[in-house]
Amino acid sequence: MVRITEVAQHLGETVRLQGWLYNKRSSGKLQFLQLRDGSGVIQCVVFKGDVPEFIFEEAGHIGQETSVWVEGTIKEDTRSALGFELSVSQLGVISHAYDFPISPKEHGVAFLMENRHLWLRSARQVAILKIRATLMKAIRQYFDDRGFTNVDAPIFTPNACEGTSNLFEVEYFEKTAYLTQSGQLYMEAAVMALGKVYCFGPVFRAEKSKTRRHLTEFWMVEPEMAFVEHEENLQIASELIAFAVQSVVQNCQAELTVLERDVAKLEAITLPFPRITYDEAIKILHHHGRTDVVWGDDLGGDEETLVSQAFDKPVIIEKYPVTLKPFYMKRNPENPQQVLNMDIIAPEGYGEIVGGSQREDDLAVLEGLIAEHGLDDAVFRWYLDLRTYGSVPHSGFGLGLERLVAWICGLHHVRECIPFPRLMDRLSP
RNA sequence: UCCCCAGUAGCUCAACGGCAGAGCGUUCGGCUGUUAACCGGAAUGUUGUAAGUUCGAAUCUUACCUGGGGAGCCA
Repeated sequence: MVRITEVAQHLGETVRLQGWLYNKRSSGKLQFLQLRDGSGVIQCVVFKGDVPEFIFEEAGHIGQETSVWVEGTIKEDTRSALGFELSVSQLGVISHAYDFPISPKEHGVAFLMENRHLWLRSARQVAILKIRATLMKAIRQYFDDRGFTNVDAPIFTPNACEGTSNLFEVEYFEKTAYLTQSGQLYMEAAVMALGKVYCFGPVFRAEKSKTRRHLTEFWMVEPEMAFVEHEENLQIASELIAFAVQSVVQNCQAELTVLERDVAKLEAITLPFPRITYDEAIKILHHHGRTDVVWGDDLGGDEETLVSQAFDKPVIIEKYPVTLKPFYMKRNPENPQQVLNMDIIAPEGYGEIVGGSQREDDLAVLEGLIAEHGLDDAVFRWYLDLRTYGSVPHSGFGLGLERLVAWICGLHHVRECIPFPRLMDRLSP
């Protein structure tokens, strides 16, 4: 059996293809069957004079998404979108499909989401899934090639990493457990064993957010590095993004074309990335008339977009006020009002894709911060152990996969960036 | 959680107080090169649910349900 991507190597040969009927047109004694097999789409031409009567008859009665096998000769033909087509000599139905609900016409979001399991078969969704897979592979390759060890963080956790309000509670025998919202604290433990680590898996946030940038279940890659301080942390995050984007540009030309993505904008994503401090971001906002934003305010979606519009690459915003960030971030020794953190904002209004920081590594300081934030000391005992036994400077960050996919694919909403999205009001299919 | 918008044929929508409609899809027929093909015939409805106003409600009012867009929060 031959896959559709490979047909160019079989020019003039008789081959057998298997797949699903994507669309069909006919013209008297000709039937044009668009066959897809997951690797591509090819036009199969059934000419009445070339096949037995019953095959021509059957070809005229198969519905969209019927699974079929076809045998025929691969021919070069410029009238076909692929440049090749299959001249059919034999055809058989594997399983009929009647009234497939998603026709090649426009549909509303609600209907498509309700039929997500079938929507995945469309050319756009196939392209997005392939780009997502390419990004995941590139991200893993980036870390694996640089001496990182992939370590898996637990999904059940006994407590909050960043806050208590946004966690999903689950019954855990006689106790309550929570679904993880970040693997970071566990990576901080693992990094003291392995030096450079990363985890890559789903995380869960019970935020009641209804925006184009939010999912309740999303995938995050979280590297953590020992002996790495703020400056290097920032460089690695930038390098990772540039590497992942260029990997898609090189390997996913066909998919980017299906999505009608402006590839020149992606090709321009090269190092170095622009870098500003939180203080400078506030100045940029004031310069654009947003005088309502004052120092100490967090930057929301609108503010991020406004700042990022000044640049055509991802922009790094660093050194936020301590009051805006979680307890574990290390303070800037040169200015205790600031933490050594960074957010990376994607261009074209896609928002924050990376958040990270150097971690506080001093036991006494960290104990003070936990108390200051009103957190339960006992819960963080094991985390404090990491500062008790051979603490070292270390840093890390988290990168949200779906937002990266949305930006690279040029999609309006993250719900198309994951096979089966979980949203505040949607748990199925 | 708050604010705004929308639910009519399988889908996308029209009808906006007076006969329930179109395109696509489906189905039947036509065409030897179609590119979301085209041409002709046919079938398809508890107008989201419940109540109210009215001679008369898809249309106006109220509540609820479902979905969409945005805010806050975040990756």
